[in-house]
Amino acid sequence: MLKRTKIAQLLASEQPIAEVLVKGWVRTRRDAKDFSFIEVNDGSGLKNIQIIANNTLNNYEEVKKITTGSSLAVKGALVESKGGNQKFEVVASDVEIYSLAPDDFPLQKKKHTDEYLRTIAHLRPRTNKYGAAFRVRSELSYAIHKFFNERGFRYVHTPIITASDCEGAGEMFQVTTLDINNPPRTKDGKVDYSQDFFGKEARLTVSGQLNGEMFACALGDIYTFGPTFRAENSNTTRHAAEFWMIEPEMAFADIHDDMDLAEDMVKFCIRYVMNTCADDLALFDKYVEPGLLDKLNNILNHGFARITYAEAIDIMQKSGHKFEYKPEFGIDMQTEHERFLAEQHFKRPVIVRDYPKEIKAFYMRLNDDGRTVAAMDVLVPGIGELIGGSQREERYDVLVKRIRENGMHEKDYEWYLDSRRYGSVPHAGFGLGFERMMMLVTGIGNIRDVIPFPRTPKSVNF
RNA sequence: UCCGGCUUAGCUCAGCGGUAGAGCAAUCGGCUGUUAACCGAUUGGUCGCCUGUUCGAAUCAGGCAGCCGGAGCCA
Repeated sequence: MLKRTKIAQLLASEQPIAEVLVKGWVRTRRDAKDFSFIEVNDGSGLKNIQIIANNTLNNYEEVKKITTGSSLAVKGALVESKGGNQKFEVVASDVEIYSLAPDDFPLQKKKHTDEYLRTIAHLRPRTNKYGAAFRVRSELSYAIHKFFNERGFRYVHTPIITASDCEGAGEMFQVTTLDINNPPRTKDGKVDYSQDFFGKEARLTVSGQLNGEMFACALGDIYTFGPTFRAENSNTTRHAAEFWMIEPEMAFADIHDDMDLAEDMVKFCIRYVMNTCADDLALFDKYVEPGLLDKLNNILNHGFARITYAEAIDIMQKSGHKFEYKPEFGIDMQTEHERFLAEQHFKRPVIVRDYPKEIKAFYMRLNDDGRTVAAMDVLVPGIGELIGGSQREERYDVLVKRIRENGMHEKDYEWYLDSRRYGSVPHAGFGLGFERMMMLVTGIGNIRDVIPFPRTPKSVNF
């Protein structure tokens, strides 16, 4: 029995092969005088293989009906192509048609807009651009695991359903089995969650960090990589309701170890994808973001700039640049500020650290100055905030004080506080939006186009 | 959520008060070792939805919805 060979493997062949079996989907068919050219793609790579289907095939009349989108199995010889655009092609000895696509197949042999392709997200991976994007997504995921695994980090599966709302940040999706049209009520008329599945209110996670910290304080270095949910009504090219987040956490580490890890990880992942997805990145460089490869090489070849928040404010104040929101110590950084620093001033990734405590989360470690915390954000040209992280507050008393300052209740964080009661250690970590790294690496400008089936406000299709 | 823009054939768009157009796709035919092939013909539309102005609305006004871009929130 002849086994199927993937097209990427055939095109990488050193020499012709007498008999091969190719399976895939038809991108286009062109008739010549006594034969037909069929371009087939099986998703193994960007490039198609050209099939020569001669009129001597016993089902040639059927072959001439093959349309874009049809599926085939082709047996034949891999030979050097007489045409100029490809090294090899397959001269078919047998063409088996699995299924002919009717003439309403939505993908035409032309460029479609991203907006249109989003309406057929179930078919768009069959296009060059989206096939490339999702191959890169797969390789980039693997790069993440490879990076952490090689450094001795353990992969921890933190829960997706949770009762705590982590940093109190962001709207959350509620998880319930109650009948929302007729929920049980307590005597005072409130919904009686004691009768809900978990016996209390439950939600989808916005971050695995607090759970991750517990495991870092046991296994040492850990990371999470999984889906995360935000019910924010955010309508931007950089936000989705469901996205994937990477959250490493290191015991016995400070803010500087954290920044080193972030920079190493970003560079490792970029380098990995440039090695494994060269064809796909070349397509993005040509059609999606001209200059992409130069940009990525620039990131690899330079250290990330590292400054404090106070220095960042100072740079902006002295820049003479006109900002809509005036840079002053104490303000939360606006998109325009982040873009200025990364794109205009440094022209490479910048890590800003030591933010005023008022604008950052309660768990970030208070610096000795008493007014800033050991938080760091990695700002990247074109993307903005790629990573947000911090050294965690390991001192029990300080942490409790910060919880109270933020109007939160320490009784909700008893299990979290245990890690500071029993063998507390300095530790640090960060969160990275996986889709944002996808956007950085591919040059694709909309988060909806780097997730297979995007979930955004008013949109849960497929 | 706020601000702005868009919504006309399968796709991309033009038309901007007088009753619907182009390119591409599709279909049919021709030509051809082609490269999103080429040439010719044909098919194809309650102009997002509702209300109003007008003799007459794709075109003007109001409302609604969806999409896109920017901002906020953040990853």
